[in-house]
Amino acid sequence: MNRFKEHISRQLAKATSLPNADFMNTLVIPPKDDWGDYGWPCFSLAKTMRMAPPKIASELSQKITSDDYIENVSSEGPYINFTLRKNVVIDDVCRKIFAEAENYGSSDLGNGRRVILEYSSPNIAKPMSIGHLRATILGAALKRIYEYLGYDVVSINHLGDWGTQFGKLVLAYRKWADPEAMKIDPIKELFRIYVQLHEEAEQDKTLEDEARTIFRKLEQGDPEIKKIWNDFIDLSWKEFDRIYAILGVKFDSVAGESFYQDKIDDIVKLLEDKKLSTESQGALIVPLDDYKLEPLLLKKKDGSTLYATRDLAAAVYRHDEYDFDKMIYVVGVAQSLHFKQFFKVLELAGFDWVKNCQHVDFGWVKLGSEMMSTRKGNIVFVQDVLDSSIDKASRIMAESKFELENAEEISSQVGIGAIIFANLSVKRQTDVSFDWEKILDFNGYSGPYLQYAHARLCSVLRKHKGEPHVEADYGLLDLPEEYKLARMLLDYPEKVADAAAHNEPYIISAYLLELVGLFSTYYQKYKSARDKILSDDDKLRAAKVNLTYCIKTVVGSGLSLLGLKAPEKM
RNA sequence: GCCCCCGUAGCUCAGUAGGAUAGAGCGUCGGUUUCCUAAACCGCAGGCCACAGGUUCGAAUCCUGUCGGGGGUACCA
Repeated sequence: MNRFKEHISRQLAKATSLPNADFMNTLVIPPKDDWGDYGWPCFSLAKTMRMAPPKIASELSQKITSDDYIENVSSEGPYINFTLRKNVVIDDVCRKIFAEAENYGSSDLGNGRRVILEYSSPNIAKPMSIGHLRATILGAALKRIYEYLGYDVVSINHLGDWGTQFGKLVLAYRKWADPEAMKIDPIKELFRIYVQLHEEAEQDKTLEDEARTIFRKLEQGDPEIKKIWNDFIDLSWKEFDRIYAILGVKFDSVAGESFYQDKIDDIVKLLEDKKLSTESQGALIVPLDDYKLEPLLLKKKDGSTLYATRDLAAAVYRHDEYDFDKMIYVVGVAQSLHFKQFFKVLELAGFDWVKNCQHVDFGWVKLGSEMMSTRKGNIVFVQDVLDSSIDKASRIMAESKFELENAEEISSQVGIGAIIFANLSVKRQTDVSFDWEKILDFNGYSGPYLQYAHARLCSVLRKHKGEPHVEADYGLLDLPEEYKLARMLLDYPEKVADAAAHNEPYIISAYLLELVGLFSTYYQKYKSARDKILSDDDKLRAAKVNLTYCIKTVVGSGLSLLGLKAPEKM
């Protein structure tokens, strides 16, 4: 992937006479820049060579000579360090980026293999929570990353549109819904009565039974209940459509839980035939004691289904329908046990493709130190978050010295960018506290920081006038930051692949922050007529402009993978 | 009770298929705009990587235990 690393690995293989050893993945980055670009620790050879690591490093460094790529080989204690020819690296990476432009970093790694990505999956008749927002942003980023790597991605929104919660909602709706409030803001009114139901159910346990009865009737097709349910779905879509449009998220399929209703019997029967299910306390379960797991519940004692049943039916259906190579569920960490149980049952049922299914979990979004809970009513509304952020961006923009004709569009891009980036800048398993001040802080390492740097890159290129052309004397670029920037650009394809391998878009986020931070330093450090990017030396200027163009290209590519717009002015 | 995750700077987080001196941002303090966008940049300060053992050439990273926090654990999703 990185021809310089490949080259060094080959040299090491030759020098050690170990053609099959994996040097590629054991190369490290020396802690000091002037020690070299890559280093290799020699400890692993100490036993077989019966020699002290520093001695090995020293001998190997003399065996490997400089060549077209390698400028110098040295040893530093037990490490053998390689310094690359700087002009070759810069020349190489710039030409590659010019050739591939906005496709730099993409590949055919996936080779058309099909990946199913399930994400977002909000609940009908409830306001979309920040947790669902995180799932949506994360899933959408993964979809773009996998596609960039040549996978055939099918994104599925597994809508929470079925289950006992609808019994509760219909019950609460009949009891307390205010028709006026339902006209003004139906989702908030439904949310209000849903919370009320949970509060009253604490005192009055019969409410839960009533709710279960209503859901059972819904499952049996009661027309009146079904109509209310359908109305709820329509109301919800008005909100979802708006949010998805703002975020630029689309799905290939929106088969919700209810979609699998007529496919449940088959899977239940299959599990019965395979003698996997059994009756217990009136419910139908699959015992998993042998695997140290809690049993998976297929049916409640009243015969109605549970989400695990629907997940089983969904998985089988999707395999038949899409013949996937891999299926990824982007769902919160709270459901880890559920996925373990449900994957285990698929395995026991003989579906060996379950080994290609993966729960890609993510941490909680907490409100202060509290868990957000729709039932308890302590949640933050996605719409409010997006609106506040856009508003903040437009206030900052109003103070800008730039007069932008499309200021509204840009503040929207920046405000939304801040929210998206806040969700993608930490490892997905990390819990995050929702903090208004932080999420609306556009200073420091944030989405707007990246977008701002991109705008500045564009601004320089605009002032240069004339299109950058690949031919330039890159050897003229002799500032240390210029070489470091080129080195970082070289790493981009590897970072994209890593992000997919770990299902961690933050790998790209962290990379972009580092790249852009380095550029900002470079940009502000060199201001003299000769050293600045738009240098008064034409030849030097051509090379600097080209490097700038390459950085802009990579930043633009990374931002679009994450789902942020990259405005050219802001 | 059992299972899973987490504990790194005042705060929020990186660094964990073991590698050379543990890094950012925010916050504090102090600098930088007749100069390619100051939503920026530079500098100062800030650490017993929860604690105790172990594994080995080497541990923030792997193992065991303790303490602390969170989540899950049969008719919610």
